[in-house]
Amino acid sequence: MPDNSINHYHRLIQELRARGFRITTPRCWTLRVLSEQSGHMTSEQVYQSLHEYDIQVDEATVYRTLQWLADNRIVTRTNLGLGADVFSLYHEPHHHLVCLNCRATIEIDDSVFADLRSDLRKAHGFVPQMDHFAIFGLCKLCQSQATDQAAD
Amino acid sequence: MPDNSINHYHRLIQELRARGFRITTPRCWTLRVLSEQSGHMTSEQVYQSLHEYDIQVDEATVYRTLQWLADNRIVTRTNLGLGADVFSLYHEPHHHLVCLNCRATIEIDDSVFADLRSDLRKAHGFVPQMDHFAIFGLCKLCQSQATDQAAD
DNA sequence: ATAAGTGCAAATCTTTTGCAAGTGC
DNA sequence: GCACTTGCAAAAGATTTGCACTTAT
Repeated sequence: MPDNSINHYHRLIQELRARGFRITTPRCWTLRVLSEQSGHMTSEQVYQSLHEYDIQVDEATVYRTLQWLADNRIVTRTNLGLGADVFSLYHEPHHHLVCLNCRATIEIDDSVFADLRSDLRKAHGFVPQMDHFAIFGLCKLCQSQATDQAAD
Repeated sequence: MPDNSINHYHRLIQELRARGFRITTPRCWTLRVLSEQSGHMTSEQVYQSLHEYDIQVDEATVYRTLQWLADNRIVTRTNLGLGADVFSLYHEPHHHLVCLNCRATIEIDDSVFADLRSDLRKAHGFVPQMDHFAIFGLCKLCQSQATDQAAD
């Protein structure tokens, strides 16, 4: 486990303890595997990872743990249109471009939403909680393929 | 059925026929109920509406029909975070602000995404297909309630 | 006539839940 | 000790699918 992952993981545990939450095996290890994978995991994937560490945790418990972490804003839960929701640590907000054709996902910075955020607030008094967003469309490559096909 | 709904409905049928698709009872009536309801319907709601017209169509067929309409870009399919996906006619692109607290949804114009669209294209060569989008957050009212509670 | 669409029933997949037993503090 | 968590099994909800039958063209 890389140093920064370990540190991040320990910081999270401390934070939960400080907030008065109980530290249990499923919670510890769920956070561990999420810290290692900088990416996004389905509940199923978290479950598999735990078992690779020989940590026997029930699948329902993984769901409950992830849901609980999401409720406490430790992780985000996102529907990337891939069937199951994906979960990831909620540190720096970031978002995804998902190609409808090849399913590639491009990670993008939160800053692209700065203007949109202030527009929505001004126009509708609405404060978006865009922690983790998925935008569907066509990636560069798949666009050119589409163009090629049209030219046939 | 208001005139504009009827017209829109007939136009859609013509378009499908022109594209060489078969016009069947489930397709006709699904488009009819979607035309009447300017809003968004779950598959279940479409199913119920059909039965209110005494049109006996199987629930699986409603799913297949809606999926087919979505594949052919006649309707959009969106996950508003309410359990079931919602479907609506794909005429003018529009989007939704969904309040995480009270579940109110505010319909917003597509124009708010104009800048975002061009940014994403410039920065990542990505062309978003944001036909029908859901942004979660807190509405004006629920924000002030949250503030009130914090003040208690 | 025939390819496409539908009804029916059952399966699949994701997620949630009730309850008894276990565990952190 | 006691409230909070978990395991287990089962349910719930959304959506898909296999297959024989029907229908639009």
